[in-house]
Parts: sequence; C-alpha cells; structure tokens
Amino acid sequence: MTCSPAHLAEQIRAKGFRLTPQRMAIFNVLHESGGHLVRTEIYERVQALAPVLTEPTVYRTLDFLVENELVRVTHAGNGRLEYELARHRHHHLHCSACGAELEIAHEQMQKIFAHLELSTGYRLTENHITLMGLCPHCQEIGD
Amino acid sequence: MTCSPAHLAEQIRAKGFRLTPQRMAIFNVLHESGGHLVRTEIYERVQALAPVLTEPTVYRTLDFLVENELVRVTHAGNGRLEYELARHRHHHLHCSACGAELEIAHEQMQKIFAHLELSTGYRLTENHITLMGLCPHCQEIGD
DNA sequence: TTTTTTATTGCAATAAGTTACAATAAGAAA
DNA sequence: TTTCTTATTGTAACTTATTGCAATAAAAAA
Repeated sequence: MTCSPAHLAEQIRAKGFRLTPQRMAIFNVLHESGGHLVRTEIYERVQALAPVLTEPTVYRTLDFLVENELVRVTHAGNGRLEYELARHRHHHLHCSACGAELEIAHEQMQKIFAHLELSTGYRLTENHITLMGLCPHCQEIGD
Repeated sequence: MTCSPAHLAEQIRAKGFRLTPQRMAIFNVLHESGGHLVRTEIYERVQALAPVLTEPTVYRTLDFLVENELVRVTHAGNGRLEYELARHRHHHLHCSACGAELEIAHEQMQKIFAHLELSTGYRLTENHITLMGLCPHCQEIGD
C-alpha cells in the first residue's frame, strides 16, 4: 500500500525531512477518515485524539504533504480545499443537495485528458476534479 | 448579447429585485475586464472607478449575481474563487508556472459530461472546470 | 410628486486565514 | 549518551473574510 504510515515515514526520511508527531497525527487522521477533509475538520479531529498541534501547523503541514505528493488537494463545491491521502487517482461527483459523494475512476477521464493534452500542447498535472450535480435521489425529490 | 448591462437590468427587474449602482458597478467591471477576477480585484477596480461600495457588498452582490446566473464562479488554482460574466460555457487550462490561461470550448468536454451522466445517474449542473498544467513554453524551460 | 414598503447597503464586530520570528526538538555527529 | 545543527513548531500579530443589524434608498402605491 502506498499510503500507510510506514510509507509516510520512509518518504519523509528519504528526502531528509523530519518525522514529527504533528505530521504523523495529520496523516493518521486522513488515513482513518478514508475520505477528504477540509483544514478545520483535520484540526478538530487531531485535537480530539491528541492535542499535539496548532492551527498554523495544520496549514503548513498540509502544504508540506501536498508538495511531497503524500496528500492530494481538491476543490470542494464552495471554494474550500479538501485534503485526502494520495492513493489511486480518481475524481468526484458531488450532490449539491444532499452532499453525497460518488467516486469516479481516473480511467473514465483519461481519454479526455489525453485529448486535451494533444490539442492544446499543455501537459496536465495532478488534477483531481469535483463535478457538482444532483444525485438520482435528489432529482426525484426536486421533480 | 446575453451579458450586456441592459440584460442585467432586465433580468434583475424581471425577478422583482432592485437595480442598484453597486450591482451595476460590479457587473460593469466584470464586463470590461473580459476575463475572470477574484473578489479583491473586483473591489479594487470598482473603487478606482467610483467608490460606491464596501467589501461586504462585493461579497454579497457576487453571490447574488451567481445565484441569478448572471455571473459564473470558478476555482482558481490556489483555492480562490474567480468570477466572470455568464456567457458561453467554457473551461480553462491554467499554467501553474507562468499563469497563462487557455480557454476550452464546452463542446470538447460535452461528451465526457454526457457519458458521466449516463453511467452515474447524476445530473451535472453548471460546471466550470479549471485544469492545472504546464503550457508548451514552460515545459521547454523546465526540460 | 409624495408617501410607503422592504430589499439592499454600510458600519461595526467577529471569525478565519496567514505570516514573522523566537523557541523547540528531530536527527546527525562526536 | 551527549552535544550540535537547523528543520519544524508555537506564539502573537496581522490581514482578510464573514456576519448581524440598523440605516438607506429603489421601486410601487397613493
């Protein structure tokens, strides 16, 4: 598995950075939650488990983890940034009514990405897309 | 044209809202800029032309214009929200090195959108996507 | 035109996000 | 193990974002 705490330790040490309780705590919270969390959620969860860090540390540690490609960041519907472990590439459909999240395999998007790279000359980097919409259930209610 | 000041006035009045100098000023700034601006840029530009509003008004007016589909909001690379007039649907490729923006016609994305709607049952709503990458020029420099 | 209604704005207070810098502690060297 | 180096964190200050409420003014009615 490419997203275990052991992997985190290895990656950080390999690059000459330091393995701190703060970094492990944030990583573990993301690991246990499974999904994606915004900064305030991460801070609250770490505090609840063991108050080993402050708000600015959450802020900087997440940037650090993203830079080192251990964590991925995505845009939530409201403009907030959400964080999750850098596992397999995927995207999300978000129901703007009930908040349900549906995961989409990157393979489904691959073709359009490749096509865009060809037609524009751009080289696309780590893009995690969140598309907004209505889930089947909320469509029924709305109609 | 579906994005003229006259259209704004018509749309707002038709729904029983009020046409205020503040709303017109913000709309005009977006109209003249052509591209997309973040909130602080909009505030600064309006202030430079005619100081008719405050920061909270920019905040609420933009929400108002987005709700009424006169303005569209999109995610900038850094998590900030950018605003632009609701003209034809399109998306963006953003160069993370030099900041260049390339517009992509919605037609290029249409197929993948339709495919996702079919396979998931979700109904996708107004999605303006910004994909991050490196433009051809910055790829050369980097290599 | 004047009055009335209430959507909209500005002011002031609050909350959240961010930065600078001194203090701390992780890992290397002795 | 102890000392040393400096990456990393916490504190505190600062800036930006957001909200509540009273004051204002746009549009309708008289």
